[in-house]
Amino acid sequence: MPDSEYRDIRKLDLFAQMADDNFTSLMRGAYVQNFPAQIELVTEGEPSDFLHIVITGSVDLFSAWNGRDTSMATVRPISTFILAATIKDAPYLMSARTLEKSRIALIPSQDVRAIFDADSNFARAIVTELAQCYRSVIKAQKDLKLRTSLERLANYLLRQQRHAGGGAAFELDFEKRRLASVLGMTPENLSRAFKGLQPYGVTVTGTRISIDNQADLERFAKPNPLIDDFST
Amino acid sequence: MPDSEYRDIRKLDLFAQMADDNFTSLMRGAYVQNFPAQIELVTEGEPSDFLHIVITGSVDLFSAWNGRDTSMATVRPISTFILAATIKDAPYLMSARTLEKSRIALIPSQDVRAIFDADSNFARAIVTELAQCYRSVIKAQKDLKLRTSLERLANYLLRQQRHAGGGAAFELDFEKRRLASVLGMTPENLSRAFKGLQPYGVTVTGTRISIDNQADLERFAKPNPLIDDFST
DNA sequence: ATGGCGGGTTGACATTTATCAATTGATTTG
DNA sequence: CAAATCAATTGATAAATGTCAACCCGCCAT
Repeated sequence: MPDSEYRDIRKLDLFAQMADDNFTSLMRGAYVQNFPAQIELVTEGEPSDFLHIVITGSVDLFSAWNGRDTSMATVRPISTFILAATIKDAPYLMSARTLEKSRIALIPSQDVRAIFDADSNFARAIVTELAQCYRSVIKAQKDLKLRTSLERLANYLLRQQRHAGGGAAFELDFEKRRLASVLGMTPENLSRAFKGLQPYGVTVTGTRISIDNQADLERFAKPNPLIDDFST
Repeated sequence: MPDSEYRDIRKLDLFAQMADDNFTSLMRGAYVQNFPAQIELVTEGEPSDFLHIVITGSVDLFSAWNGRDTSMATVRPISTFILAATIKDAPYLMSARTLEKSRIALIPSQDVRAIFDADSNFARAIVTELAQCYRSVIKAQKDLKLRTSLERLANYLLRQQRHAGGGAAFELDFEKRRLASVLGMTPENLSRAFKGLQPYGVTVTGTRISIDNQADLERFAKPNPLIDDFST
C-alpha cells in the first residue's frame, strides 16, 4: 500500500486515535485491490470476512428480495462499509458493487475484532461510527415513512445542493435510475417527480439541477435536521 | 430500586460483563420511575440526557414530520432505548411514549459515556448492542423498500407467530392502528390487507390471528432471514 | 458513418394506497 | 342502564405509484 493511502486511512475517524502499533498490525493483514466498475464485491447472506474501505471510486450497497432490488446507500471515499457485520461476525445484510473503477482496502474482520479488544481508542471510534450509521438509517427510514416521493426528491435536492456548496445550480452525483432506487421509486416516477417540482422552480438538464426559487422549494420540502442533516 | 430489578438490569447483555463497581456507580446515578400510559417520555430534537431502560410495560418510539407521524419501533422489557443518541451526545431522533403503565429506569447519559471509557467490557457490549440495532433498522428498511404492504403484513404475522411459540393461533401484541403505523400503512389499509390474506388461510378475530395454511402463507410471504430474522 | 444499445422520457393504463364519511361493535363512564 | 367514546371496519372515491410499451437521444463500436 502506498504511503499516501496509508496516511489517508490513518486519518479516518475510525483509525485516527488508535495506537500506532495496533494500526500497523491492522494494516499488515490488510490488502488493497483495484476493481473495475460493476463488480460485486460482497453478496448479502455471505459471512463477513472483511471490513472494506473505499479509497477511490464509489460503491453501491443494495439488497434484493423476490426478484426486486433496491439501492440502500452509496459509499464514497474515504469511508468504510459493513462495519456492523464485521463486529457481530454475522452475515452481510446488503450486497455491494463498484459503481466505477474503485480502489478498495480489505481488512480481515477477525483482525478488527481482535484490535477492538486491545485498543480502547479504537473501540470508542467504532462505537461512534456505529452510532452514526444507526442514526443515518433511522433518518432514512423517517424519510421513507413520513414523506411522499415528491417530498423525498425535493429534500434530496436540497441536501445535494448543500453538499455541492450551496449554489443554485449543481450536478446530481449519480445516475437517475439509481437515484430513483435510493429514493424508493421507479425511474418513470422520478422523471415525473422532477416535472412535479417545476412549479417550485426546479429545472433539470441532464444531470444538472438548477434551483431557481430556493424559498419556494424549501417551503414545499420542509427540510428538517432530524431527517436531513447527516452530521448530527 | 428493588434488588430484583437491580439484578434484572444487571443481567442485560449491555451490563452483564462489566465490572461490579462500574455497574454500581452507573446505578447510583440512575433513578427509576413509574409512568402512566400515554406519557411522552422523550421528544425528538431534545438533547439526550438519559439512557432509558424499560423494566415493565412498553414504550412506543415514533417520529413526526409535517403533521404526519409514524411508529418506528416498540420497546419491551427488559431493554434499553436511545443508546445511539446517548453515545453520540446528539439530539433524540425519535420521540418515546408509554403504551401502558410502565416502569422505566433512567441513567444519565454522561455517566454512560464516562463508564464506557473506563470499562472495556461495557464498551464491547455497547458496540454489540449498537451493531444489533443498526442491523435491525437495515432489515426494517429492506422490508419497507422491497415489499408491498400485503407482503409486509404476511411476514409480520409469520414473525409474530414464531415469537409467540409457533402455534397456528396467536395474539397480536398491539393495537391494529399502531401495527398499521409500524408497517407503514393506514389502519383502513391494514383492515383490507387482513382480508387480502384470507385466501392464504389467515383468519382474524379481534386480536387473535389464526394461520390455517402455513405452507400457503409462507409461499406468499417468502420470509427471508436477512429481513425477518431478528437474532442475526 | 451508422447501427445498436442503454438510459431517460412519455403516454396510457392498472394497481396500490390514502382519504373521507359513515357505520359497527366493544368498552368505558356517568 | 344508557350515553359517550374510540377502535375497527366498510364503501366510495381520489391520489399516488407502478407497469408496459413506445420513443428519443447520446454514445459507443463495428
